[in-house]
Order: sequence, then structure tokens, then C-alpha cells
Amino acid sequence: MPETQPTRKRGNFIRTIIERDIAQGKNNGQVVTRFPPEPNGYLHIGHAKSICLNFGFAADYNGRCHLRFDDTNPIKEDVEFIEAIKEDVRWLGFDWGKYEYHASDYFERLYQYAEELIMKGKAYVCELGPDEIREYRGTPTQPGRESPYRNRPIRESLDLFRRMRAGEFAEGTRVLRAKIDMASPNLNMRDPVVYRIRKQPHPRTGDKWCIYPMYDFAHCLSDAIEGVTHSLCTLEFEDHRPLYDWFLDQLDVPSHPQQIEFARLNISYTVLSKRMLRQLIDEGVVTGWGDPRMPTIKGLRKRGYTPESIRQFSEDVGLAKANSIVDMAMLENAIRDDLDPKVPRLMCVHKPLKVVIDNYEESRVEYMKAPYYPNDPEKMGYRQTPFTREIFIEQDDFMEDPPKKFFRLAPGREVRLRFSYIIKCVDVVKDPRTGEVIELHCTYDPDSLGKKPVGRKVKGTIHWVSANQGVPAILKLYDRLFTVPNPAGEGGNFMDYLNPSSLEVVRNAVIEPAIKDVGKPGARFQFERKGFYFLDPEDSTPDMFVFNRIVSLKSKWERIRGGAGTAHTK
RNA sequence: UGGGGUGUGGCCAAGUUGGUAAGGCAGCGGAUUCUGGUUCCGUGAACCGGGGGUUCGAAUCCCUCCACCCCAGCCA
Repeated sequence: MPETQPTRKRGNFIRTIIERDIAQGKNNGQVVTRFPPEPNGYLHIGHAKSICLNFGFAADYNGRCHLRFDDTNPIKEDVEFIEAIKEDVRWLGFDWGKYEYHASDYFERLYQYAEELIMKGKAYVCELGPDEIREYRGTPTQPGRESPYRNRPIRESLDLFRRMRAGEFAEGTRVLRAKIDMASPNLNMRDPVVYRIRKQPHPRTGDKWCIYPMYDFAHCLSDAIEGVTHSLCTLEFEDHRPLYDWFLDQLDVPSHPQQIEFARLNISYTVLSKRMLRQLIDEGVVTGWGDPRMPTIKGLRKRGYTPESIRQFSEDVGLAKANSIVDMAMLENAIRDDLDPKVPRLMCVHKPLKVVIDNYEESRVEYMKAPYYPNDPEKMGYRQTPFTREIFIEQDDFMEDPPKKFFRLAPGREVRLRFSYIIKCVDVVKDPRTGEVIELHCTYDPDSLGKKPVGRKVKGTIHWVSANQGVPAILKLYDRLFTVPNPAGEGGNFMDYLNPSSLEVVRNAVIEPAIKDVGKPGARFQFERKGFYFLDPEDSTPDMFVFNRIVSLKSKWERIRGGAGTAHTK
């Protein structure tokens, strides 16, 4: 899958380890990774990074990457998520081929391993209740106490474990525990639970099982069974590595993968924890996992982000073990960078202000030849955009009393109309009651088409759309979800920092008529001087175009006038 | 106060055997531009967490201190 690989690659500690392993002939020089989601929710961009990493390393070193669902806890998981996850991984551009696995496929084998552990005297059935187990576990500074069942005969544990499987006991009355060290400074080693009773049907195995393995047991063994060589996970599992290795050391396993931990991704002005994302949904802040403001893969896709941009972003942010918060600007840069050279331009007036060109004949129409991609006109060809006596310009492009560096339209001033004439504002019509500017009268310079004006310089160029030939559209202007860089670490509730204007719906936008030719559902455009937009294939209807703003263009002007707190300001 | 980690310019992050600090993003200049976009040049005072030490020489080795993150689910 060479086309899915970002162009820029750099060194990182995991790449170093992998290359060293290959050089030393470890694992016969093979590289096998895996992406192991738990099907209990939707994937977000943090998972995307992990996906890119795992599939990326596999591709780089001619190995393979497995997609394995870590479905060991039936009370939290649902098949609904399995399809969604597969769709997201596929959309990102990765193909796991035949290597799709489910931890639940290994249940029988895992069970056998558990019996092996018991028979080796390395595990026992414990009859302490949940509260007692916690109490016996001790604290970080105090060692735990051994369970009274810890030294029961192997035969007894084996018998009990088999009866657990047979369903003879109620939930919470018994668990299988590894016999390690109740005094270990690493709490994970204080006789961790290996199997628990859950009288709950499993999405994939139905009611075949009523005992389910814990993550620590299932994960390392699944990796070993599959021949994974490098098992990448996030930092919080660092403490679990001794346990990961312990299980594999005790049992007769086909391989012993190496667990390597890296810091999870964080991005400013958003949150990336399942719990918080769920809360945003539950409290109605967003419409669901696929809301275009969500940092989920589904949300980014709906917003209009491309898989390429997300892959490049993953590469750009790098890989390390230091906790960090990546600037949202980096994500925005990735999508602009990707879209800029490959998306056609169009003019779209978001908030129309009517302009009457007094000296332009009423019935006259001129078709202005405009390249879809001005940086290289022949690349995407041209469209003809109609110019008429009445046009719309952006309300923001006119100021009655402009500040210093404003070089757009103002009373008595001139501007260039993109791909058209230079006009001069000669009159301002206001609503007598509100004082609001509702119409402008201008004159055009007939000698300014396609040439520089004579005897003066016109600094500004603004976009416009014919008033009677423009096509109506609805624009959804999305912005970051939070107003502070680190809503989750600000102290207090992250919900206190919601951006009240993370979505602005513009209902009377007008686009030049060429949109009828090129406006295929799912297409992306740059609306000149505004930003990149995605023609939403789900929200659009046969008689109404609905666009999502993917990201705005960078704007020096926004900075000059002191940032209005939108996408490009901080 | 136990264990496991991490600290390189505003934000990420290279730096693998010690030789005297890549790159990206953001910012700031300027050039080009019928998008205040793009592109192109240029630019930033980095005590490499602090303090000791070893060495001709340390971000890289040793000691020590500090800060921050993770761990007491029959979650993953």
C-alpha cells in the first residue's frame, strides 16, 4: 500500500528498536504488529495515530499488521462498533487483509492456558469478594496480604475453575488469580485476576462462556498466538509490561512479543478521552460520535477531512514517550496542505451584501472566464462565471468607516472583483430604522478587465456572485469545540470551557452557478478567501447544497484586527 | 512517604557509539500574487529541568535535587 504512506518520515525510538531487531535477526527479521481496539466505542484521532503507527511500521518493514478486536468484556462491548471500527480503519487507507482476529476467537485456547497456569501452581481460584480482594491488595506504600485461598491444592483450583466455566457459581463469588507476589511494589503483580465470572452473553460467542479472561491475560497471549513481534501500546500500560512478560514466561507459548509503550496523542482545544467524548454526546453538545466537531474518525470524515491529511498529521506529530499536547494548528495545517493543491476554487458569498453597479446595463450579462485552480490554470480548467448589474459581495468586505489596514471596499474606495472589473463604491443605502447597511451602489471601470488599473493601485480583491444567477447554499461553519488549549487539564469541569460558537449555520450563502456542474456530493472545494469546504453527501438534498467548513484559510487580516476567536486565532 | 515513566526554543520532536543542538507547526520580516490564501526567501537569545562531577570536550556518562504524568477495576 505505498500510496497510503506519508511522504515525510522521521526517526523515533520505536523505529530504532525495530531496525535493531531486524539487524540482529530477531524474529527472523519479521515485523508483525497489531491494532487492538476494544469494540466499545468509536475510534478517534488518537487511535488513528496508533493505526498509522502499527500499519505504517508493518508496511515499512515488509511485515503485516493485524486488526484484532479486544473483546474480552461482554458487558461493555457491542458488535455495532466492530463494523464502525473496520470502516474507519479502511477509510484511513489501511488493509489488514486476512489478518482479522478477535480475542474471543481464542477463548478456548486461553482457557487451556489458564488451566496450564493452574497446573503449574501459578494460579488459583480465589473466593474473596471484590471488596475483599481490594482490601487484601494493600496500597502503593503497603504490601498486600495473601488470600486465604492462595495455597489451596492445585486439584482443588482446577476443579473449581472447571466448575466456574460450567456456570456453577454466581458472579463475583470466585475468580481465577495468578499467583505472583502480594508484596510486589507493582500493584499489577499482586496476584492479579485472570478470569472473572460474567453471566452475560458475548456478542460473538453468545452464551458459550460465562467466564471471561482479563485484558492482561488475553492480550499478551493473543499477541503470542498471532506471532506479533512488536506490541505497541500507550504509556499507562507500562506498569503492565512485567505482567505481560510474566504470563508468557510461565506458559508454553509460540512466541514472546515485545511490548513497547508510547505517549498517547493529545490535541489542544479538544478532548480525546472516550469518557469525555461520550459526555459531549450525552449532554447534547454535539449530535453524536460523527458530529463534524468531534475528533473521532467518523466526525473528521463527516467534516471533510481526508485520510491523507490525517496520516500526514500522524507523521508530523512524531512519536515519543513524553506526555504532550499537540497544537490544533498542526492538524489544521495538515488538511490545508493536503487540499490546497488538489481542490478546485469557487466563489461563495457567505453573508451577502447587495451591490448595484449603476453604470452597468440592466440586462447585460458577461461570462468571466475563471480558472478552477489559479496557481496553475490549465490544471483543472475553467468555468464561466456570470457578471451582472446586481451582485452580492461579502458583508465583511465592506466597511463604512474602515480602519487603517483595511483594503477592501469602503465609501469612495475601489476594489477588484475577482476575475472581473474594478468597482468603486459611490453610495451606501441603509435601513432607515436600524442603520444597517443593506445595499451598495458602485460604478465599474470598463477598462479594468484583465488588466491593471491605470494611474492608481487597487490593493484589494474580493469575491462576488451574480445576484440573480447565484445558487443558494447552506454552510455549516465549524470551529474548535473548546475555548482553552487544555480543557481537560484546566481544573474544574472541562464542560465549562465549551466554545459556544463551535457551529454557525449560514442559511443564505450564494455560490456561483458553476457549482451545479462540479458540485458532486462528497466533493471538496476552496471557497476563495474563505476556506476549504466539503459538500456533505448526507445533508445535501436535490435542491439544496449543504457544505461543511473543513477549515478556514489562514488570515493575516484576522490577526491584524485582533482575532475574533475563530479557527485561526488562539 | 512504594513502583513505573518523562523533562531539548511558544507547540510537537530529531539527536543510537560523548565532539560542541535537525525538521515540522506557530510567530516575525520580505518577494511573488486579480485569493490579506498558496509559493519563495529570510528570521528567531534553546542556560538541552536545576546543581555537582568525569572528560581535552557531555543534551548524550556518573551523582544529586526538582517538576510533571501513570498505577490500589472481578475495565481496556
